[in-house]
Amino acid sequence: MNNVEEKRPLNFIEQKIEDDISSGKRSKDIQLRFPPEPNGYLHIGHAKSICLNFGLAKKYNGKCNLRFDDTNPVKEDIEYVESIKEDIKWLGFNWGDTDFYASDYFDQLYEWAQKIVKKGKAYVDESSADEVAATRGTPTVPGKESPYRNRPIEENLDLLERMKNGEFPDGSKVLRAKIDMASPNMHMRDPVMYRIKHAHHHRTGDKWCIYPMYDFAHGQSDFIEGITHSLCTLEFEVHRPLYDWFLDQIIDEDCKYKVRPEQTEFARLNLNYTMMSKRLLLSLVKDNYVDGWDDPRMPTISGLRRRGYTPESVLAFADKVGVAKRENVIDVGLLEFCVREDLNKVAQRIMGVLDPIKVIIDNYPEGQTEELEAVNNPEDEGMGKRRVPFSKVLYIERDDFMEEPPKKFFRLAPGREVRLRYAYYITCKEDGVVKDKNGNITELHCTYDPETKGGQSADGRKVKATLHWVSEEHAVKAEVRLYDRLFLKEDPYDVEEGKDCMSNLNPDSLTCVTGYIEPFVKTVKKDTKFQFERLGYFCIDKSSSGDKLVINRTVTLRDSWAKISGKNN
RNA sequence: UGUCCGAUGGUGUAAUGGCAGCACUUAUGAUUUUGGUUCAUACAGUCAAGGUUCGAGUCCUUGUCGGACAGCCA
Repeated sequence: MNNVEEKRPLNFIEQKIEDDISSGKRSKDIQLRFPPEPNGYLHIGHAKSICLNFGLAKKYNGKCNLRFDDTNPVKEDIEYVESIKEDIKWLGFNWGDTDFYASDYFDQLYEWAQKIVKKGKAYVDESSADEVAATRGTPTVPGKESPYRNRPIEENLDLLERMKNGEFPDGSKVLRAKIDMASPNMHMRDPVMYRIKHAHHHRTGDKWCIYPMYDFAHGQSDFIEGITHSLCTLEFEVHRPLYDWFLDQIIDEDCKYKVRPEQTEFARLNLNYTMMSKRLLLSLVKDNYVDGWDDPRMPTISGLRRRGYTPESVLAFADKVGVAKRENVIDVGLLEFCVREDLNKVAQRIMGVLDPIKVIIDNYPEGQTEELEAVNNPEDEGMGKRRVPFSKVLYIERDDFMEEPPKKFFRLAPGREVRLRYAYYITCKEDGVVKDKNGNITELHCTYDPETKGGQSADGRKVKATLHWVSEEHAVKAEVRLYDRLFLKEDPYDVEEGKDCMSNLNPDSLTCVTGYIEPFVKTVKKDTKFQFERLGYFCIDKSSSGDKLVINRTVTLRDSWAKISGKNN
């Protein structure tokens, strides 16, 4: 059980599993499940749950099922099923040979419903939804019993059958459990088990027109699949007595399923500045605020993937946030740390200039080109080297030059010598700044020292800065999409209630610029992660094709100059 | 004026009655052909009051604060 490499202390769920095994309550065959409803794309919050469930299965040599909780056909779609599978695979988990679906259990569920009716523990209620709501009471006021509550069993059975057969319109009747209308727990006040929905289901088609509610489907689905530990988020805590009540009703000696599941709750993931509700994400997509579910600004797994996050970084994040029962709001900075940490190890270094200023090396021969050697990753020699073309006219980043540099600015300025990475030392001429009629700098005239080829001087003199650059003639143009750190202007957890989230979108969340990139970018594989030195981590967007190159910025580098100079981003 | 759950640095998470630790963030310094990385150092915490105990973050009592629950959603 204890792997030596695992230094992290046990979380409370791991602790529980180990206790359950050592006390003999459970065998060593641990069975978990990840149970998404296919009504939207998975997001980073689901990633936590996926890592938890599949991670636990891996750690304890158990299994983890993928089960679609598809009990509400009007919200669900096959598109979501497919995307969910793809996202889980991308994270590196597999659920064996079978996909499970709550809808596969509809027959069994119906049989159990009949059984509960026969025990006199459920009844068909003909009250309207409004009447049911009105008689349920409030958390502090007991509810009132329905006039249909004491209907004879035979009549209930008949009505239930006719509900199933489609004799009644939507909303006209429900099957309710007969528990306790005065229970302090609202969920025990005769909860609805089945409702009538004449709707097409993405898997069962038109076979059913009554569909089980979550509470009547989830625990039983766990039971059917032999789930030992059923993990869910905190808001289901108050459902647990009901979860257990339904199991109590259906479990007896004749029951062919033997393993009784147990629900354990943990706190969901919240990220500041990030909206995580499926409802809101769906409206961003439907109302075209974003490109789709995989828009790189979305906190969806597919969005993170398209933005250039690696599965390893998401896994590391899920591990670092931990698992506990208290509400939490994680700083997005932690997620960014995780992605930088991984990308720093694996990203291909490339030079690129996003806001160019032209540099002319006056003493470099016209028409001459030479290829200089550059390392692909200073942290990993195994990633090899490449050659970068150099010529008389170059681009450097506009930020890398200041006509009147403040004290702590180390980069290029009139009369100052700096290094062009892998190339030469250059010095900006005192009178080398060329401006247009508006006063904007258009060109810098510089000289280079031929003795410094490769970036080292023979006489050992030092420069305080190294600049990245591209050769104008050789550079590849690309559309570069700069995603701001924040998709939202304000932290939704700080925003007062009722505030419209759509008006909270950060107007600078996406900026498109034309970048100039060294030609090596043309030769890399499409899913390569790379780093434009000093500018951040990038990846090639899926919309690139032919000569059109579109590049997403995954995340910026930590930028200590920005702090010194007070600049953002 | 209900039931359930929770409370440890700015954030997240450990400490199973026995030295309050780790990570992120922040700050400072060293190294550096990326103002990146790496390394070092520093700042900073047990919600409150009482009780049990040789000893309490941990157990008990009371209080305070926060969250969940009133869908024929999951």
